[in-house]
Amino acid sequence: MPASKTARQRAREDITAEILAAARARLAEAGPGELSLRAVARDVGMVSSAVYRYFPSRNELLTALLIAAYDDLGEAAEAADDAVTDRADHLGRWTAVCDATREWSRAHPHDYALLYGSPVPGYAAPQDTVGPATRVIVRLVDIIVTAHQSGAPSPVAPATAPTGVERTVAGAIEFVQGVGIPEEAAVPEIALRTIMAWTTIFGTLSFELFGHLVGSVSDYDAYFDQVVFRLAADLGLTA
Amino acid sequence: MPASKTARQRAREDITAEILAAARARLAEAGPGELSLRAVARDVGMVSSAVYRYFPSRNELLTALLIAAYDDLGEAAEAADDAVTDRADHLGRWTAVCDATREWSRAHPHDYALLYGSPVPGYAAPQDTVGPATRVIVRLVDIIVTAHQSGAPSPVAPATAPTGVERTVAGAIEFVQGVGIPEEAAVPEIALRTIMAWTTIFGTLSFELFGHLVGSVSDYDAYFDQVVFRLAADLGLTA
DNA sequence: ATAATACAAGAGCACTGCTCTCGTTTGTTG
DNA sequence: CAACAAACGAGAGCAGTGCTCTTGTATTAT
Repeated sequence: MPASKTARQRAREDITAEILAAARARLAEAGPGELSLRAVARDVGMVSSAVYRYFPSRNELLTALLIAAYDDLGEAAEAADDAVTDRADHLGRWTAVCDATREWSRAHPHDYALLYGSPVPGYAAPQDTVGPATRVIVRLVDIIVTAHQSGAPSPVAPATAPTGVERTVAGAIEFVQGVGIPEEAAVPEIALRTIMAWTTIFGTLSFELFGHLVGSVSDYDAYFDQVVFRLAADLGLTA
Repeated sequence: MPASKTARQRAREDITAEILAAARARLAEAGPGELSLRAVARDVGMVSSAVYRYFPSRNELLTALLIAAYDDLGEAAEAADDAVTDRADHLGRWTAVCDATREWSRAHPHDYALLYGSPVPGYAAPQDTVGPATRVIVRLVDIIVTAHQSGAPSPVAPATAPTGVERTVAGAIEFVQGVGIPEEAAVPEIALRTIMAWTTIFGTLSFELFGHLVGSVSDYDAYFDQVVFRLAADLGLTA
């Protein structure tokens, strides 16, 4: 009977969530590699071996944290986009998503490091994580595609650029066509600039959060604004 | 007598280097957080406590590794730049440094993660590391400044961009002026685009090495070429 | 009611960073 | 040259880690 769960099932879900929450809290005080399963167990009032009833290993716990964090970030980005009432204001949507991404990252630096920092050694993110992981870029792609369908000018490659752009971003083109983007909208130069912009956004956040911009950038808020604006401009999005 | 070192001093330097080498080798099989001081000690035929005669803590060892890796990368980048015979070929120099950076990163992914991945928790990189850490960006800045002094067109901000660019990159402007760049060459828009390009390069490498481009980019070599070329173009560097 | 299963607890293993103590070696000074 | 101080390597030990195995109990299904 799937309608009424047994007491044990409910308890299991509750405790699983409780462990996850405790682990996420612990993550804020240490890195993924330092996440102590025993400490998490203590926080929820269990002995360490009992946690293994819920997560077969520390890596499985990390995977669950990874998915939760990706979803949290994706939700924040999507909510920010959805909050833009003028759906034709592509630059506004772009800025909203970028700003929300940065806000979330600054509010959850340890989750950010888990997602976009060094991968935990000896741990390969399983397939379950790719869905949640793509939510931000999917939304960014949607904004860009919509803008160009509405007449935004396509970026042009530098005259002397190497040939064969479409070959380098074949995966991305295939992806957007898979979600129903018409073939003529899948312009390689747009795809390339989109991936570049996406990379720059997260590169900027990594540099900011990991301290590589100390001494170069004086006002992180204003700097990010400038970057986001130029990325949009490079993509043909204007106010 | 500083000329002839005592046997103990020489031994100390040798053993210190030996420990460092062993640690670096170990780093290739685990992450910074998993670097086992005991394992390193075993590799050099010591007992763990003896290592503490040379490095007061595991973090100090990490710092030494950090500096060594930064210097290694910086040296590779500088050598690639120096190898460009036509010093007026600014795009060639730019490409050489970027390519060398990527080559080094792909050859030393664990060192790269140490430098540009998540910072090791509870560990703040000391001041000693900032010098070696800036070698790549210093060389990139040199190329860009030289190019613009030779007449490369300065990038222009989008018409509707937020004002106050110079305020966001004040640190960078101050820095280039400190190394003898004349005031008129310290154009804020150039500085901003330089930091953006720098961020994009390492953002691209992080995304590539950490697996975030899987599915989007089909040919990493060719993609990086395209990115580097566009970054140069955005900065006014042309063939 | 009985049998199967899930569970929490504890002991234990091999490992970690780090500290302390112990003799020994090396370098400096009188 | 002798005496002292500093540096050194080795070992034991502490508190912590991930994880496994066993044991007794509570819950579920038959």
